[in-house]
Amino acid sequence: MESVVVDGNGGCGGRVVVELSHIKDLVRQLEGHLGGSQTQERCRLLASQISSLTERSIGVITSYCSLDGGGRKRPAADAAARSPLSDASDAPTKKRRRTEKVKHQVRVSSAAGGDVPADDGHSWRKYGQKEILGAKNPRGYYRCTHRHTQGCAATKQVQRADEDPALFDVVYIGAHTCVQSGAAAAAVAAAQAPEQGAHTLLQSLSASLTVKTEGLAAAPEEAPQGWAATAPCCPSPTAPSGRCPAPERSPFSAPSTSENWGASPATSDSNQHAACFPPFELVAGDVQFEFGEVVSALVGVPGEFPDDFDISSFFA
DNA sequence: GTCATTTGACCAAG
DNA sequence: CTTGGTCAAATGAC
Repeated sequence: MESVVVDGNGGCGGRVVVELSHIKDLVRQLEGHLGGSQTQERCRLLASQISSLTERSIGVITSYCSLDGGGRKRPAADAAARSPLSDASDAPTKKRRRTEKVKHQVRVSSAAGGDVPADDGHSWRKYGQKEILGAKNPRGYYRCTHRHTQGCAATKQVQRADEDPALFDVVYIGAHTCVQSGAAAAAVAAAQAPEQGAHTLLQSLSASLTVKTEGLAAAPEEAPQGWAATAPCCPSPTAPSGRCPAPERSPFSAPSTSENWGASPATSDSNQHAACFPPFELVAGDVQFEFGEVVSALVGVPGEFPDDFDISSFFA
């Protein structure tokens, strides 16, 4: 898989990074043990996507941490953030520009060392590219593929980092309102043919996250504006458009229902598995949401969560 | 033929 | 006028 940037910032999500790396290793092991049957092929695909998502998580965390407290040194990103957002009214115009929308920015590694960022679970269609003043690399403009079919207004801007060609600055603008998620869909498909190996993986995965990410609630009081700290994106079928609250919690704060996360040991009870989501919150993007979906679907209870679990707030 | 990408032009904001 | 963001025709890939 592609490179992952991991800094040595142990005080800011470093442990999360370690654990996510562990998860990634587990997924690789799972992939290695899988055979070639059709059912297994599904799990193979799922494992691959989990791995991808995990890597993204690592990238997001390290991106956030590297920026926290250290000031922002992102010319292109600043330029994007600098752009004033106006036109808050919904008056329809032929060309709506600079619409007031939620924006959040992450830095991700390239996909397989290629020229595009790692897959984020959504399908995007490129609609423009622009040379940006002061930036070495052009910025690509993408919108959700389901813009026309489902009216999804989510867009993103992708720009290769000046200082490291292997990294991309991705600015997500607006939340997905479309009912689609590649990773989630694959997870649901896998859930329809669950496999013991997947269960085993999940158990390990859940335990790892649950236990070792505790104590990360200590987070910067104030995240850099324009970066992911407060930017919600809810690309979830279970989180309808416009329903994403604007949380003021820190990026790694535990959800209010954190007590529901940790106590579930490995058992065959799928509901208990579903309650094993990691007790940390990463607000930078939709990474964790998708990860949660994958985990939920894997254990055979797609879309089912504890009664007191508000998924939209969790991933907001 | 369909769909995604490329690319120059256009528009709004500063 | 400059710049960033979007549109839409042209082009390419499948």
